[in-house]
Amino acid sequence: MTDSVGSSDVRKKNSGGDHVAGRPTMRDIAARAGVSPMSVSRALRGDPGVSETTRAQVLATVKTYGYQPNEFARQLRTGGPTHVIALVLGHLANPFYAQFAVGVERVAAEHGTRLMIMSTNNDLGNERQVINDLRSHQVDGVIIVPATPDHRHLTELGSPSCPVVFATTPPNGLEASSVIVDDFGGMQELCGQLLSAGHRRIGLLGLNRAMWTGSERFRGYAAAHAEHGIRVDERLITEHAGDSGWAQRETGRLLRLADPPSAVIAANNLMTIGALRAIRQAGTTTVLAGFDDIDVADLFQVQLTLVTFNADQLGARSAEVLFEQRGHTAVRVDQSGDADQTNGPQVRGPVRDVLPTKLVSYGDSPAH
Amino acid sequence: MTDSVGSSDVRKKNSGGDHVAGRPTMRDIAARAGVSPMSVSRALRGDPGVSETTRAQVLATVKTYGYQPNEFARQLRTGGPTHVIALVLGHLANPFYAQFAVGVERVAAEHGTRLMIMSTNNDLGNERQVINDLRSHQVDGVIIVPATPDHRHLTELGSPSCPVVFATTPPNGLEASSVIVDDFGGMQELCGQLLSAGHRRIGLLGLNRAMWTGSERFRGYAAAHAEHGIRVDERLITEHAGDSGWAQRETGRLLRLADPPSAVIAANNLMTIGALRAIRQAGTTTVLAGFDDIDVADLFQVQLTLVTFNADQLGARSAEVLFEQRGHTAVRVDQSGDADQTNGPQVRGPVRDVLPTKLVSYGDSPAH
DNA sequence: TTGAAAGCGCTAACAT
DNA sequence: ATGTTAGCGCTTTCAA
Repeated sequence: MTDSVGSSDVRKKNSGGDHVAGRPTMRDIAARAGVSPMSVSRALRGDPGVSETTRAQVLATVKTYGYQPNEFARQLRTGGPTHVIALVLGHLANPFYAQFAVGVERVAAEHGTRLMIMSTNNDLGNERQVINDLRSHQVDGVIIVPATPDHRHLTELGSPSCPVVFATTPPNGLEASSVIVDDFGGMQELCGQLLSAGHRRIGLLGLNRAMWTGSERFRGYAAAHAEHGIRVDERLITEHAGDSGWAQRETGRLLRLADPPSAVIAANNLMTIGALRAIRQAGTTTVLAGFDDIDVADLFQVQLTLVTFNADQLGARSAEVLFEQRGHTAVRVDQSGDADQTNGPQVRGPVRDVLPTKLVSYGDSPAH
Repeated sequence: MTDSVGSSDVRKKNSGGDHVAGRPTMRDIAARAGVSPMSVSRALRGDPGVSETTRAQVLATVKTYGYQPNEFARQLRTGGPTHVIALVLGHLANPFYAQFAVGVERVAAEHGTRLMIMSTNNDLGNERQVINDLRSHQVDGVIIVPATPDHRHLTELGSPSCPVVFATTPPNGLEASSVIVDDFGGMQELCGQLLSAGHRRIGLLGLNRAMWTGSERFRGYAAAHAEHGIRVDERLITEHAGDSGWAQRETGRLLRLADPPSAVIAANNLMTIGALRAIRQAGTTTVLAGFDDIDVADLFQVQLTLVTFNADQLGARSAEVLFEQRGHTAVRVDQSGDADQTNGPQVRGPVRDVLPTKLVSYGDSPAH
């Protein structure tokens, strides 16, 4: 007499109970507690329509068998949220993304929501596939750090029941909220500081300019030069996807120029690392600066100025915006049944947040 | 004449179509394609029982409306997998965990499965809650990096339909597969190298010894001392959760002892960072060594030996083991209907993999 | 080759 | 306060 729950020996259509025990269902609990499934449902959801006696009885049974309601069956019936959101990003191994994800997850948890993380390895094909997959999984929303400037495949998201928030890059060709960083201002300030310190030839290890961050950070570099009335030598400017190996090679090349730069700016954290390796290898006194914080930069024992911003906060804010969107665009149809275009819930346009950056200097002294 | 799909104006019980468009359902597609939902279902799953004509017609309609089947409705009906697994870990911001997660996600993707990441912040209470949540979300399996040695709350997982794999720490008090690192051997080798180099007083910034990794790494430290016939000075041994701030303070304290250690071993990556800061601050020539790789260690400009292992591979292997478990413990009842205990699929015991470690020396020279 | 019926686990709407 | 019925989106089974 195995008294295990989950075998649903409670009159089930398919033959009598020789299958392996799956998870217990609400009916199992109901049978064990001697009540109807509805009472179990009500008790679990805190519905007032159950007597204290019944509720206690049900909860005890639930505890005994370690029953957990099937969130998706519930969602299917109610049309409510699944309490899962998705985060689509390039590569979790980059400390910036990891920190970003931490912020997202914390806010999600505050909203009783879990996080599905999907890496694209910055490949558009992967991103497309991931997006499709996402929709099958009924997520409540998506936070995306786009891999490319092509966002056409993202138009299928963004329904009121599944809003999208763009992080680090604004949407291109569609309406959606975004939380980005002051890429332009940060780079302008950094580059301006180097120019003020007397540097006249500043190498730029840039990100692909087809991408928002790449183009903005380049604009900042160019604007600073313009302010100082200095013409940019195109040969000092390079662009790439942004990995450290490439940055190291490219920096090496710059340093071997007949007229090498006296300073180099790397447009992201990984490239800063690569550039530092190259400079060490070359043994030059080239001044290094970069975009993105590096939390062990103080240990590099080198003069290094970084444009920093709070990646955790960027993630947290993105998640907050996502939940705000869900809240405000909630489907609501008034009694009369006609689609009111005037007095409905405030149609809030997409949010477009910009986080400030801060220059931080590590090492012997600030770069001036 | 809005010809939008998703409003299910296809004879639906609740009044005729004034609700906002949700996602299109299979019935919507069926209606648009002029076939029954079953034909859509068959066409989408590649079931042979549909004519080419019908299939083409259906797939075209599906494409037109960007329809994606509801994975969870499917799962509910078939009892099949949800194609989502969960990864429960301490804190994604630690590069080790991030790299680990990357490995897990890659293998999961190879199995058409997505990853839900849940951070516990190394808190048992959080871990418990996360585990419960997990079960509601019908994940196909769980990879867990336990926050504490208390695994009692994990017994509810581990059914054949939702196996668990323990990573970095073997299960305590339950049967489950695990993929861990040779903590003992790695630390023994590292410590032995320092002892061979002549160090007689080696500080240990240890992890909490109640935890597997903490205790194993300590054992390695002790074993190396025993091998060299050197008695350990207990005052050089400390233990903690393993953050860099604490390690920095504690290292500072060790260095200020009347008889300070000539070398310090940090039991994880974050503590290595903290210890280095303290040594730099103190200006001593204390030799530093640590457990876990640090990918920018070459930039620290210090003699540093690390016990390394491939975190990505650790994650990948954990995921592989998870999928193996699912495969082999798949519910299978033969035609005759009797539970065969002898000729069924091989009842594979839990896997218990141990990944090797490798000593890597950064900086001027190896520590000997 | 196609469709109709039933039901996965759950809950809204209606009984009682 | 409790139970019954029906159906969320899908697929298995069975009938045509």
